[in-house]
Amino acid sequence: MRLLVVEDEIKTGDYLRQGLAEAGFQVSLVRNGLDGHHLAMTESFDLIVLDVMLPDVDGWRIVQSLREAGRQTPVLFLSARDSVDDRVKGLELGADDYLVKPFAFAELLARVRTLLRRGSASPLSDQLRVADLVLDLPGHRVTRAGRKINLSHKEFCLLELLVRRKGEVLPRSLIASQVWDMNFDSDTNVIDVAIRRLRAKIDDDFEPRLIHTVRGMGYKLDVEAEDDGD
Amino acid sequence: MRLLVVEDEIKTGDYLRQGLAEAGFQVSLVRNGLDGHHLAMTESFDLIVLDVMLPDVDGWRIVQSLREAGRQTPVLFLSARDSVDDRVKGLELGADDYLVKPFAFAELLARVRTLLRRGSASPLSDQLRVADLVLDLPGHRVTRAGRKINLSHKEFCLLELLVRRKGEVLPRSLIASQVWDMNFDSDTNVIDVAIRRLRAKIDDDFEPRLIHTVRGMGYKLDVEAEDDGD
DNA sequence: ACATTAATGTAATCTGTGTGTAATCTTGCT
DNA sequence: AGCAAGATTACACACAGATTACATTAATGT
Repeated sequence: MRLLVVEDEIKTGDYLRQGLAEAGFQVSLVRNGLDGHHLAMTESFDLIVLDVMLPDVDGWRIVQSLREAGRQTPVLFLSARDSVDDRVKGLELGADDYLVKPFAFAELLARVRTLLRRGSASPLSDQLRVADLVLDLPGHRVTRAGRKINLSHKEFCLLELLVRRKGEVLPRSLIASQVWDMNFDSDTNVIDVAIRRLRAKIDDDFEPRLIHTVRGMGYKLDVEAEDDGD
Repeated sequence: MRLLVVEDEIKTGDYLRQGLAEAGFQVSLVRNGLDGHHLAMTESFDLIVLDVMLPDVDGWRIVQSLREAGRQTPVLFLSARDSVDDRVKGLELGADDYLVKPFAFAELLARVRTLLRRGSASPLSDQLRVADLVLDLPGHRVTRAGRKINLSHKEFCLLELLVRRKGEVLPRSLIASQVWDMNFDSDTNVIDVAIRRLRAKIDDDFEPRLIHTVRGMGYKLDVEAEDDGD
């Protein structure tokens, strides 16, 4: 298991490296945000421990870049103070857990293990992610690239469905039965309109597009760009 | 997301319905095993919350029927007591999780979400491959040599047919009946044109050719070159 | 209770592409 | 050569879906 630790405080950094190494992890430690950003983007780690307060590129920025690139590497934030705002911000940008300094090493270790075990499921809040899009299920909140997006209830349901089955083409009949309560009388265009409104909120101002139309079949949500004929 | 809750205790049932509805789920609540059984078997839910102790048809029976019918709907059991036997029995019959009453609503919600997430954990289920050509059926995606190819709906159907029966020569009449809805009026060349368009996308820029013409017979898809007599 | 705003469905119009038709060119077989 | 099967290209139109505007309903505050 390869871990990346980004921490500028010498003492804390050494402490983490040693402890995690003794726990059997292979640890890469860097002392500033720039190197952290670079390593996180270029190499492949199983988990990243990230100090939010860094001299140059801060931790938030790093997660944001990662998620925008579609990388789902679990991230554990370390922060000096327990501000609710900080925590919310971290989670919206796609962090998976949050730990306030000072902390007991045992607790950090426990959380690291939890994150590694759970794959993509965040222990703090249930959320779904695709690229830099984050659905916070309990809070019915949605952000993209850290920017908050207000969705109506129907819009949220529709998006949740698309995200849960990302990569799959969902026929209108399926969408109709899941999000609406109908057997899809084809003489309505509710779904098209709903998709339009959803796109206006989550796709119009961002790259890459996430909602794709598959003519004659339905809609799907996917990170990969629908490339045109080469 | 549609949930079915089967719970005979009035208070608990109302509590669950309200809580789950507030969490954004579309909840159907029934108060006895018979109705529960009926709904579970006839309608399509994303998850079922099931009390084991029910007046008529008990929860175990319902899961059993479901699984025997080949339905994979996730089931969360609720039980009044924490007997290991009960839990084992439930899990053996095909329940996915087990919660002992009384429980914190937050915990139930967390487990419901986990189960729902697990259900859609396999977005890349069905694939067809021939040489370096890959068809991703749920995502209606096609790649050749790693390069993405956009196909129209008809083109996709045609290719799927050819791939499913690779190596076989498919007469036009067969293709017409499968991909089009017609009994092949021979005075049209739709199929030839469709084949042409498909070739332009999947064969023109690649080696080896996959779509081969068998004069007087039809078309086939095959990896091997056709020029030499076997 | 009323006013105001947001959410949702319906309908009308616009647009692009997918698809079939047909006309012409190529290839292979006798 | 000559014919037929198929390849290739060009064209036109229907229709799926996008987009916008409007009507209706639900939610919210005063």
